[in-house]
Amino acid sequence: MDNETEKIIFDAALEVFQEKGFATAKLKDIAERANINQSLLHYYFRKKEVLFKSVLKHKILELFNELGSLLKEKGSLTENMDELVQVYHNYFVKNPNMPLFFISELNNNPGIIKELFTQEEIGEFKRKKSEYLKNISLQGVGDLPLEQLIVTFISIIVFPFLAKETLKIVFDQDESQSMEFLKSRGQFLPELIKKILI
Amino acid sequence: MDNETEKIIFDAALEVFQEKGFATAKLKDIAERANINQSLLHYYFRKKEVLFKSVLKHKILELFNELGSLLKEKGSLTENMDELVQVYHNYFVKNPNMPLFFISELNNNPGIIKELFTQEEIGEFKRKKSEYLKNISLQGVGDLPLEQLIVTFISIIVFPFLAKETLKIVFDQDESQSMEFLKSRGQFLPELIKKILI
DNA sequence: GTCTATATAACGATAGAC
DNA sequence: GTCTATCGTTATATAGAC
Repeated sequence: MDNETEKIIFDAALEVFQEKGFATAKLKDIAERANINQSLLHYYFRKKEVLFKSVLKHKILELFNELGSLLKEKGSLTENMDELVQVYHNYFVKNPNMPLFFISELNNNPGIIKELFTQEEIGEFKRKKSEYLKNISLQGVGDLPLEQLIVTFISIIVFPFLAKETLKIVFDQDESQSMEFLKSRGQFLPELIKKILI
Repeated sequence: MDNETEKIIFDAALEVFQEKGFATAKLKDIAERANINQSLLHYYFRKKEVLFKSVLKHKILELFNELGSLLKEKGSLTENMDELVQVYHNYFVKNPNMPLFFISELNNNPGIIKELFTQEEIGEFKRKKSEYLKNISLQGVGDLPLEQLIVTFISIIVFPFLAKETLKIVFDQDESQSMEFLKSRGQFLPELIKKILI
């Protein structure tokens, strides 16, 4: 991001797209959030779609860098599960809108990953993934199927952020109570995982 | 639904809104799916918003009838957790798009519940909820916080449906492999819950 | 680079013939 | 009830002055 205005626009777009998604977010909203003229959006990013893809790609890479580096350092997932879960959880505390944004947009446009990344980048991702999986399976986790276990861990970490607004209604929480609930879940998760892995 | 055409429109709207959400779904899509003229949508439902609310309310009530009746019959949740989880899971196998539809729309419009239901209906829901909660807390589930446990159970059931498209990408699944994964999770869940509740 | 003015297209919604 | 034609609005995008 070599330009100042471009960065301001990008940051505003980051917020608005995450809050509203591609279809609901309006260029007008982004321009107002950035405090710039709407036509500047086109000067820097040409089209709404380009701006959106730029934002989405940035968020995907951010997630990978934040979490992938941890996976690389640790030899075994099962040994360091608590720490791993904490890092994930803390990331989502700081980015509460990110999970729903991510899942919704991938749902609306399943092919978008191939538009955002080259074949080499996707290949590199797959290579890393199978490397991690090999590590995990060597450790063994009892008689539970590995893929189901992985999905389970992602579920218990991510779902409360995804369903934040729904849970607020079901449990009669206001915004601060909801944030408190999500934060305190960070303490709860290690206990829970201990029970599952035994 | 007293009219034939109205029913056809409603069913088409049910599908399209669930697949795309309110903002992304177009009246054109719904009319084409229903094989009717677009202006008929207005004749029967006046506005897109009315049609959408009609669909959303129907899905919420469907979920309540399917699952609430079970909660009413059973004395204790912990005793019948396996069966309860199976009923939930099977419901979502039949309605895989429903969770993301529901959570996205509630996220986009948190006040919509108050527009769909009367104060009496909402009060009745809260009354039932605290009744169930009383039942559960009497049983006791060790030292784990109750609300966190409830959210955990919902997480491990619902998240895989929410993140269906994302998981397809991460685990390299095609559509039929994804459905197989979701179905087989029904067998996995009781084992998992046993571990958590011990 | 930034602005105003305007073109273009999509979409929701309505009017009116049948 | 169902259709065609069309309106009004909003959103994206472009042209051109500065």
